Amino acid sequence: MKKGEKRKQDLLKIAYDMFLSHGYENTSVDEIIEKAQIAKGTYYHYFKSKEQMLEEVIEMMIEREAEAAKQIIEMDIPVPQKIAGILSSVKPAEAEMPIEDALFHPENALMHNKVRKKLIDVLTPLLSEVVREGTEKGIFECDNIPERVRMLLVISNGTFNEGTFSERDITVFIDTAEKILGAEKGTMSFIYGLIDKSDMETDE
Amino acid sequence: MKKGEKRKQDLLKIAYDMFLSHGYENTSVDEIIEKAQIAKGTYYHYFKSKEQMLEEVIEMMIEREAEAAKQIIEMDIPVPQKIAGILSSVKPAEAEMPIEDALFHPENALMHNKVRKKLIDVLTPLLSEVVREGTEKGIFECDNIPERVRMLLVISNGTFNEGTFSERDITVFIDTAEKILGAEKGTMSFIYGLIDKSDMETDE
Amino acid sequence: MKKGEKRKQDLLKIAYDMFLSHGYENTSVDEIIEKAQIAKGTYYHYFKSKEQMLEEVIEMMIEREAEAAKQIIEMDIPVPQKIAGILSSVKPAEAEMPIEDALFHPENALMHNKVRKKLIDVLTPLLSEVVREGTEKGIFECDNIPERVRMLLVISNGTFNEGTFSERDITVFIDTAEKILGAEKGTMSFIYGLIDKSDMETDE
Amino acid sequence: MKKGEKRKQDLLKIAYDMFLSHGYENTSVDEIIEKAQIAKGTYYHYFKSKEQMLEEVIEMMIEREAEAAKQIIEMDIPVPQKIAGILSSVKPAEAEMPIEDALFHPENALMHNKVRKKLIDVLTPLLSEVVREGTEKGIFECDNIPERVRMLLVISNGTFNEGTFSERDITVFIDTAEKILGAEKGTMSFIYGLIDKSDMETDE
DNA sequence: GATGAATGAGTATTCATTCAT
DNA sequence: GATGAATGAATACTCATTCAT
Repeated sequence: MKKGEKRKQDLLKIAYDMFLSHGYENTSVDEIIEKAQIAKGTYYHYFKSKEQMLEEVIEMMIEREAEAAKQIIEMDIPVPQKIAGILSSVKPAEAEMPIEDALFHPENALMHNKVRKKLIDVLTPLLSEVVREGTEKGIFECDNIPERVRMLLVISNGTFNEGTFSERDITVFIDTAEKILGAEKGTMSFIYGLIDKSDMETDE
Repeated sequence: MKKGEKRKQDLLKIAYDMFLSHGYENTSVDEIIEKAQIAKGTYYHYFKSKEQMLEEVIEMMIEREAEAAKQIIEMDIPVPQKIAGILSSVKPAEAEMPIEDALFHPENALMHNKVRKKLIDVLTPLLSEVVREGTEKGIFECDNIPERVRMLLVISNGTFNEGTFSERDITVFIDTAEKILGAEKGTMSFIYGLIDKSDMETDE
Repeated sequence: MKKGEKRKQDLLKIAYDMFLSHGYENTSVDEIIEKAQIAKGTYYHYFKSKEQMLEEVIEMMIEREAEAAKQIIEMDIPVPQKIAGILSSVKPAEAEMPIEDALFHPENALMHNKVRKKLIDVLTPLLSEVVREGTEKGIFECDNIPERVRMLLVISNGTFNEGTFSERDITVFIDTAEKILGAEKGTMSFIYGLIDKSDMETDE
Repeated sequence: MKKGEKRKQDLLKIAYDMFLSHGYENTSVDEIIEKAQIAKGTYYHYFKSKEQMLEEVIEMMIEREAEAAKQIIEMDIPVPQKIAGILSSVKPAEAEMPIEDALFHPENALMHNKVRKKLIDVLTPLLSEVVREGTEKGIFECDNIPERVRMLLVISNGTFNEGTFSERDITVFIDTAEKILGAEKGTMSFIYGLIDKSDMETDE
């Protein structure tokens, strides 16, 4: 890695944190270079514009998520577990929560949207492969796999990533997932234990 | 309606158009008052801030959509038709497309997100009522109706409102909808004819 | 005159001085507002852009010059004197010299050029009228008056407004002017006394 | 010519083109080195500053023009033809027009002015020599030759180099030229055929 | 109710130049 | 000779908001 490349990565990491915690629009180039302790010119030496930097930051995030998904796929675990693992990677991992939480603040709408869309695009083929594996093993029975997978990702994202959700949401999600993939009832129920319930509403 | 109230409504309508066509962030107060032919002071006489105006604009949009949904509910048509009608109101009606199209440009992310979320919140109870009616008539068979309904809205929005979709997406959507609500196969297949296929990819 | 109009005139006057003494490109908006003791926003309340302000400043200069020329035309003096008077208004009046001098620094090229061109365009018809008066009185004898007048203005400007000139330049200019207009030798020789010789090189 | 010298000439040529087509002020060092495929440091190895480079570019242009003038002088053609040839070299040759055209855009004011002034300074003695040759042959009859010559150059430049001109402008120019140099009527009328009339307005 | 002059902190971006390697 | 990372002052312009009239 060249000298300049290293610094660029550092800059991306700094911006990544700042974009997440304050939103892209609310993070000024001045603030970034101040935190990075570099000159204005240095910033523009590495990035053509602030927007181009955003693209690179997003790419970086997507790559991370995709990488995690690929690792799950290669693990020696039952197919349903793989699916659950990847589905939960659409939503921020528990560990990262504090920072990623910012992704749902309205000020992050732009970045949030871009990431969500791209992430679904990237994960769909990976997850489809897993589902196909499942159909071969007789665990699932369905056609139009990529469309079904995309739908699962959309549901997972739309249900668990936007504000709060209830225990019933999980139950319904599991039921729906099984039906969408043509699995036997109960196949995916273990998912219940995986959901980060810190965001969950308690029934009143 | 008082004279002042009338003017406020006009302002909201103007802002609504501008927010949609250029995005909230890219529409300045200056541009709004220029189009409305009023003075700066007048604007701030009616709205505490630009953000407050956004809230009112969004409220206005939601009310419209909710109103449309209520009318559908009261129509004398089969339950599945009602559901399809409301589901398709999550997505812009064909007629409005040109203007609402702007809703999916990244620059509208903020407004788009706010509207989407609120709309789902507003439509969920309305649609739930319809579904319950369906269960009583034996058309559907399911529990946790509000959660299931919300999931349908999330899917509909996530599938048909974000860029392009294919014929298979519709097929899978119909299949999933039937399963989520516990309907017999074919119950909802008429939906296929309702989808605005101008956004649809053709299979190659 | 409205309140705002007065302030705009003040701003133009301030900018006029600064553009002349430091050049348009070298005068920043910051410097202008600092000198005018107004806020950034106030500046842009009156002028759409810095360039638009330049246009207005130039217009202001042109109007001044044209006004002076018109006054000369209406004076009750011999025609040749009128011509000499207007010709010398292409070049800065002696009194204004210290400030206008800046017009010939390279940094003022842009403004200088714009002013020169427009001034010639504005003065040509005025001066043409005077020359026509002269032909009627038998002082001049020539056709294509506007073209000849423009040529005189071009010469006057090109000779006396760009750096230094010698006594001989004046002599030749007078001779040429007489010939261009078809005047008798000596008709215009009084011009010699009008030229501001502070810019004149001494013969060595 | 050393290797380094060659590269410098290439750089000058690239800059020359860029300055002409976009203006000196609007051409950044970054753009120059990008086009020249060299590094920042290399640029500053050859030129102390951007301004110094401009001087060298201008010098280059002047030398070209002067060289052309000298060749005309040494040609075996009548004196009036020589004069016409040199006069027309103050203005861009037809062939070069497309590129030099940029010289009259306001953004090029600085460079335009510098070139014009220097060119007149350089051509004055050359043309004066030719005129003196003419007086010896009895074609012209005048004193103060350098001043008269300079005036001709000023007129030629001011009339034909700044935007458009009409047929009458040419007629008047020829008449004036003859009178300035003390030539017989008709001596210079052949000039009419030399003017690039693509810039000429048509009489209506 | 209505006006519009005034504010000033904030923004992204440019660019000629330096210098250690 | 040649590189390109680093600099940082400078720039024009935006915009939501206030307030005296």
